[in-house]
Amino acid sequence: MLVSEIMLQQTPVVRVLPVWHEWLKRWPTPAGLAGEPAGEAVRSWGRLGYPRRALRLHAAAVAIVEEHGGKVPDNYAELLALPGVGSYTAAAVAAFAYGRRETVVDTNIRRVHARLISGTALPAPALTAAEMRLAAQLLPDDDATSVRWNAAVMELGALVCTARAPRCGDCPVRDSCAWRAAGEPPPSYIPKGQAWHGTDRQVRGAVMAVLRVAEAPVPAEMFQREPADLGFAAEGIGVPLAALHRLNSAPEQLERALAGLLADGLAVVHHGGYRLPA
DNA sequence: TAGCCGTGGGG
DNA sequence: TCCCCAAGGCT
Repeated sequence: MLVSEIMLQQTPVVRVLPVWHEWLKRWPTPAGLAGEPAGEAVRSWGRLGYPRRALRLHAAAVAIVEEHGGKVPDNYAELLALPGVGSYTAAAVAAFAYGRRETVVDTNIRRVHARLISGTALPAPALTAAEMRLAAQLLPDDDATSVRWNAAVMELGALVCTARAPRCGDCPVRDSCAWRAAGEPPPSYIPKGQAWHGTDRQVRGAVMAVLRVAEAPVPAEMFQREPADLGFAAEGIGVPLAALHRLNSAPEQLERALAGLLADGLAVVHHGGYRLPA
């Protein structure tokens, strides 16, 4: 449950499933993961995105072994203290893995509440205290029902009350929807999209793709050069290296991306080259 | 707290 | 094709 929830942060379930199966097969217990280098977690993360999550999940496994006897904690406060576990993930694991009554609030639940109760097309740009109060107020009193409630509202948001094109015709509660009753008013603000092309994030992603497949430390100059000129030196990493080169990013941007990866612990320098952390 | 952090499928 | 955005967390 903990592994899946962290993988599911900002990532569609269809992309998570195969990786999640691999992880549980390879590391069926926290101790198994904690016993391997963090870089193995990052490598096995594949292309799920936000690879810092892999690093934090590994760190969480270490903390679980060292501070919780190798068993994932069963309460919100101790879960929240784990690396990479925020309010949503702590509540979700306590509720769905341990049957506890927790106020689970994710993007789906926020959107359902915004429409059904508040009558707005979208929830606020950032999670508010009012939203948490509303969710807590709506939560059924007994443990078992509250768990079902959290799962049900989340599923309603994920499958029916979707962000882009809500399927109101299939909605079991459309007759009590405040947004629908109000004539489906448009959002009061335009969500600002995240820039991608030409950003450091794009370069970081391309660099990580190289490091994931590299079997030896990659010298900094290799990131700057045309892969075709590298010959045998680019053995095995030619494809992601070519993709990085295609970005045609400025040298200072590449420097910044590499420095950022080092600062985040996603890469380390070893024998004069970059590689995944040990 | 607003900005940052990956990736790829669907509208 | 382009763009939105998906079971967030951290600083």
